[in-house]
Amino acid sequence: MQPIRTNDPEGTREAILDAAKRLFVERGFAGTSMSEVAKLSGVTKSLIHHHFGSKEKLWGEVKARSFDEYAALQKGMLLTRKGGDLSLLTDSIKAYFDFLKADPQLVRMMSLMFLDGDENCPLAQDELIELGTQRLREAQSEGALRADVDPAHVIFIFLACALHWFETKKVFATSVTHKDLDAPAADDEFLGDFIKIFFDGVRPR
Amino acid sequence: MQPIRTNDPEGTREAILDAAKRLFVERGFAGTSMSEVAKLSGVTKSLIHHHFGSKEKLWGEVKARSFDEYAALQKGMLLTRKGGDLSLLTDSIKAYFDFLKADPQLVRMMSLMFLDGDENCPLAQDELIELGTQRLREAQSEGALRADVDPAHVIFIFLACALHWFETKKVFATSVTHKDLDAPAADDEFLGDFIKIFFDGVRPR
DNA sequence: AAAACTATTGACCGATCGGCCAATCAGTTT
DNA sequence: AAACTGATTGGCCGATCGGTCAATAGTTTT
Repeated sequence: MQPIRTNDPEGTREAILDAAKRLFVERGFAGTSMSEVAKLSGVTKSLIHHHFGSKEKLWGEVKARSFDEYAALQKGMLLTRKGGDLSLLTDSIKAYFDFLKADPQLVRMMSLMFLDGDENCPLAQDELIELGTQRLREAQSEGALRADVDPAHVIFIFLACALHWFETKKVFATSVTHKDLDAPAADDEFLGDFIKIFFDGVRPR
Repeated sequence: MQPIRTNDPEGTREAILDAAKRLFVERGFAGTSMSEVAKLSGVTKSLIHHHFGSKEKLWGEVKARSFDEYAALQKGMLLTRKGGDLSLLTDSIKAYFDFLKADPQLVRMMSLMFLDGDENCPLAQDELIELGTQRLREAQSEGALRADVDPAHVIFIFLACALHWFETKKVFATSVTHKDLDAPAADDEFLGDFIKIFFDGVRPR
């Protein structure tokens, strides 16, 4: 076959990145072959090497994209204006939770980055965490948040529960909640219970 | 070289399983080759196939072992006798937390099993969770635990925070807590804050 | 219009993959 | 003592791995 010009190399790059992300997320880095990425994206292996150089670099670009996506999400949550009233955080937390629910690929990608111990992964970014701790420190001095805990730990607890829920709910929901497996209601019920416990536990005393 | 009789096939099996566990945990299933397992365990590839049949079956045995280890741990925590006083749970929680801290391999193995969506992974075991929810339901009827939340969610929140802490603390601690990276004190400080928030949030009201 | 550039292909490379097989030898059974 | 069983080895297999390279053909630059 002759080489066909798409006249849209950027579009080709995107197609490759999409296919790579899907496969990497499903099967992991080592579990994915360049041939599979090539087949799924409809181009040849050689072209992928032309655009990205190596499998590792492709993986790096895929991770960087997912990181940007996640960073925007988390930043959005932590930036929300909450004047003295901590319960205003509820909406941002719900939004964050719903976003993770709607994007399972993102959740799996986070798990993979944690396993890699990637320095670029969200929790490792000072900027992302500092953002939230500053807000919470204000809340502490305003008396809206209990002052005897480290704000970073408060953020961590929420992030851990949200991420871990979507990482494991597939396997958790089947055994514990005896409702429908695919029930989206299960998500909301967990979020509700978490908010109850979290905000009561975090209240100044 | 002539085949050397160890006269201890069980010991050989163990050596293979240990090496396999170490490599699988470090690099994942697809990222580990049989040759590497063979080299690390000091036997030949062929012998591994003789004992375990295939790479998948070896992986299965490694997972099963880790599952048993973890199940015993979680069962131990959930079984602890707590007569009406919920705070007695603190000791079991600390023990569970310390155990995870002492066994990083186990934590990574859990992450891998979650990613696999393995049906055998602990959260999926009705027995393990039912055990805890029954206890917590007793606590609810005794008025020791708030009654407006699902006991399964209470357990989940604790497990999520403990597991996620050790999954991500390597990368989390470097950016947020400006103390020593290897500080074991960071673990205790997080556990302390978590217990404060968790038990206050979970108190009957 | 000639030259340079680049997106794209198919053929090919050595290395490594998981796995198989025959041979060897120690211990056990007959 | 002969036969059998099972632990262990090294050699080998076809398939696939990530990656390279020359060729081709549109596009842009000169």
